[in-house]
Amino acid sequence: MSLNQLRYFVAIAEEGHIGRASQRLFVSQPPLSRQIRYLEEELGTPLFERTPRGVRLLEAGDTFLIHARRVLAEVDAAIEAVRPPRAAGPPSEPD
Amino acid sequence: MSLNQLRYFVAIAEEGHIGRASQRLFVSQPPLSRQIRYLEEELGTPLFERTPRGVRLLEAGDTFLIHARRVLAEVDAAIEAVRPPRAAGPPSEPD
DNA sequence: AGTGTTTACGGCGACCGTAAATATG
DNA sequence: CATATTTACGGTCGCCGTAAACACT
Repeated sequence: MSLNQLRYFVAIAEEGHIGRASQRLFVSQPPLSRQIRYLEEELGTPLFERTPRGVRLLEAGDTFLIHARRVLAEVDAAIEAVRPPRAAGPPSEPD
Repeated sequence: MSLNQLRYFVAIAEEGHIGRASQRLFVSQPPLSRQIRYLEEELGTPLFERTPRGVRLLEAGDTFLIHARRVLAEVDAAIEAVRPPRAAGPPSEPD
C-alpha cells in the first residue's frame, strides 16, 4: 500500500468516476484502475462496485475512505508540524 | 514521501542507530541513510543529528516522530477496519 | 585503527502512458 | 454503437544491495 494509492482511492471515491478522477489527479485512467485493484487485492476486499456509468463505493469502501482521509490528513499535519519558517509557505507570519 | 520512509524513520529514531535499525528492518544501511536524507530534504529540515556514535533526534525529528507513528497507526487501523473475516489472520477468534 | 555513516555503481521491480479489448444499455 | 473500465506492452524512474570512501574518537 502506498500514499498514492490512498490519494487515488479518495479521488475516485469522491468523483464516483475513474475518468473524472484521472483528470483531477493529472493521471490516466489505467494506472488508477490498476492501483485500486491492487489496493483491493491487498486489503482482501473490494472497495468499489463497477457500473457502466462509473464506480460506486461499497460498505468497505466507505469505511476505508474515512481512514484514508485521516491518513492523508495526518501526513499533511506531519509535514506542517516540521515545516521550516524559511520554506515557501503562506505569508501569514511576517515575523 | 512514502510510508516506507516513515517506517525507516521511526525505526532509526527508536534505535538511535542506523545500523541497528537496518537489522531490525532487514535492510542494509545505505538505503536507510539515503531515504532519511531524502525525507529531510523533502521536509526542508534535518531530523537527526549525525554523531560518531549513531544518530540523535533533533527537535523537528521528535515532533515528526509523533506524527509518523500516528500515520502508520492510522494505516494499520484502515487495514483492520476493512479486514475480511475470511482473511488469514491470527487464530484468536475461533468464532 | 575501529565504529558508523555516506557516496558510487549496477540490477531489479514498480508505476505510468498509449493502444487495444471487453462489457453494458 | 457509445461510454467506461480493464488488459497488454513498452519506457522510465526509484529503491535496494555490494563495495569503497569519509569522519570522528
